[in-house]
Amino acid sequence: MTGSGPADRPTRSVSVAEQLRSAILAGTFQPGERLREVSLGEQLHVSRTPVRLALQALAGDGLLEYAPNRGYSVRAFDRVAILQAFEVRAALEGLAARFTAERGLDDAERAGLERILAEGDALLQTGSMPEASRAAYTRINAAFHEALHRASRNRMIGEMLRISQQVPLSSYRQVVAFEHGLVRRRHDDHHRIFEAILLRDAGRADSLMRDHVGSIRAAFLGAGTA
Amino acid sequence: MTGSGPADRPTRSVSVAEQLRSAILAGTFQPGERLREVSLGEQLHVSRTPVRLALQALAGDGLLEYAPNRGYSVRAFDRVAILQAFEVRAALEGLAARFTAERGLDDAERAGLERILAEGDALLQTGSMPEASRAAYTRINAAFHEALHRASRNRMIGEMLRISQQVPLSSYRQVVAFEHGLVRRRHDDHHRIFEAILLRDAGRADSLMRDHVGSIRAAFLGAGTA
DNA sequence: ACAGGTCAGATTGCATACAATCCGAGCAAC
DNA sequence: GTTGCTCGGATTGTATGCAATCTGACCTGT
Repeated sequence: MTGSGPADRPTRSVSVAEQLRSAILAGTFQPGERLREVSLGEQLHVSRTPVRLALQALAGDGLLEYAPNRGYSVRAFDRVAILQAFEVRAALEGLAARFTAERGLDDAERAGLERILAEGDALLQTGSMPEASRAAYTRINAAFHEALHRASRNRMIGEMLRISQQVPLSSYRQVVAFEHGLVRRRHDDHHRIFEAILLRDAGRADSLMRDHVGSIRAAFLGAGTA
Repeated sequence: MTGSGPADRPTRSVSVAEQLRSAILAGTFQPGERLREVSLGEQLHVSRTPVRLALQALAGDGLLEYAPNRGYSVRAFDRVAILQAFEVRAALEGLAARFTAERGLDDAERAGLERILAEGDALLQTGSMPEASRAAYTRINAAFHEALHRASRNRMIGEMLRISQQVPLSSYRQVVAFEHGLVRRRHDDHHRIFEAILLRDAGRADSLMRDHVGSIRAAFLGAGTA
């Protein structure tokens, strides 16, 4: 939808925004750290103009704070804010699952989800979760959720879920995600959610999805106290 | 919260963004209409630079579409998108009411909400709804909902609700809102929601709020078919 | 020592010039 | 008539210079 023609090469502003977004989510900057336009521009070899636009975009996504004449600084996400983001995400993902179940999947959506689930099955077949497979499962997990967001055919939900994931807990999440049999448990959740959607059981799809996200939240909570 | 010191006079970019936002929500532009930077700059007596930042900000709020090298255009909200926005809003407002009920109100929050409800009572006491009172009730209504969003103490919900209301249905909504006894009905909803929160009945607060928003959606739906 | 004022460097805000890209009119070839 | 090309105005993307504002160090007077 968004990226279509071969000609729309990303502009410098967009490219800078993506690089900064990754850096922020990866924890490259201190929470509250001020981002100076000239310094960023020098590092990325562009002028202040695209940097400014990128900063504005990231502030719109809630990753940065802005104060007039004082510039942009990295937003500090405390434990409470992260837990709140999980709560919101659970509600919205549940809603997306509900809408998808109510409407039903077309052939392409169904095939896409089945393929993603099969990839996960294959990855988990060995019974172990080597370091190398973590990135692969992270990708599969994201693909499953994003496919569902699209299948809900509700653009606003998609936008809001995108924002709810702009929270720098990725490092935490990954630590949590791969312990014990949690990955298998989460993958089973995906299967059950998919089945509920196939059966057009909207209430169950919603409930399963909320519980799914809730269990990730719980894992985060447990890991944080350790 | 945001505006604190007397010195942070709004910058041109922010001011332009606010003016454009109002104009878009008021329906000044055609859906899909392209917004050209120079033309807007001339109308508002600023250069392209602040206009560009404003456009970027509005695109982040979902009011505009952006394509590289092709600029910004007013996003077209069809009937379906507006109904979807109501559905998402209902879920989020319900969640905000739930969290508020779970946590409970402090004295200031309680007093603020009571004052807002009393203002609504006074306005509705006459039994009629003259044209002049419409703006006043619109303000009171917004104040009630925003106070609840703040009271939920969940920043992400607040941000998302802000976005969910950046949908140009205001004209529709107002037409719908003031017919018959609908305003009184909605004000009664507010009282019930407030009571449920005072009683710390989270499930009821959630359910009432979702139904409240749902009834506004239904009114919009009915008005649109006429 | 301390309060307050002043000034200079640093940083953001804005305007403008130039480069890159888009897009449609007009034309040429078939 | 249609297809494809070229070209030029229009529009966006980027860089840069200057103005406005902030920030902190320093100084001065009490």
